[in-house]
Amino acid sequence: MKNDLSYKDKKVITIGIVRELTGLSDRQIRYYEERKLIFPERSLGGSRKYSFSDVELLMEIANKIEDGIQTHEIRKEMLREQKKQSDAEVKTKMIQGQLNAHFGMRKV
Amino acid sequence: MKNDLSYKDKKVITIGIVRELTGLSDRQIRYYEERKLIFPERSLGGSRKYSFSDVELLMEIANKIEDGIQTHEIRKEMLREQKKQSDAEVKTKMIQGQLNAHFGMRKV
DNA sequence: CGTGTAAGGAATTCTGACACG
DNA sequence: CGTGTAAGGAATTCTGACACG
Repeated sequence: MKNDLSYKDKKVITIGIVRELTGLSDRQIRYYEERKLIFPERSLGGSRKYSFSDVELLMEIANKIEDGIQTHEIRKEMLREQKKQSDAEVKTKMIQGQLNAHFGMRKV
Repeated sequence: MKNDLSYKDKKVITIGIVRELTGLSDRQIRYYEERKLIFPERSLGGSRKYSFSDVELLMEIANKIEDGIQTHEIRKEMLREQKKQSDAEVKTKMIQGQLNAHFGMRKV
């Protein structure tokens, strides 16, 4: 069930390419990182590396900012999303556990 | 039916990352290009850009070279592959055309 | 608050060539 | 043939700061 992160989530794109792909400036891209909206990895030399998912997220962020939403708000939205996700996973596991308790170790 | 090239085929990876991903040296990667086994795109500044498909192909090439196959041979193999592909497509289209001739413009 | 910019330095990439074998 | 390497230059990226508003 655990899908090994595929192409979409691999951090392999340098900031110059992200600039081309999104149309954003480096300044903007780095600023959104400073505001904790995006989390690139780093190469040994210190260059930022992004995934395709990051690229898509950046475009969503840019849209929201154009709509006048502040980075602080966007961050709160994203945290709420993550909490929802996490809660859902917990719930899934609980149900899974109850099923196991009732029906034993069979795969459900 | 024509799938817009997805993440896997987008040329967005610089040679340094390809080096990390494949374990090959830049010299090797550039040499395989010189031998027409791989075809990166270029950024405006002239830097090479590869896709995930390219990365996989590079690893296949590296394996064959380890097995003692020469780049020239590998190239011929690849061309044969492509011809097969192309022939299959032509055949598909011919059959498609015959079906259309018999059954009219309905989508098959 | 979000973004542009000039500044200086460090890491990255490029090409053409020589070397070995 | 396939690959390593030193060479010199150009493009890329990084950080911290000042500016505007």
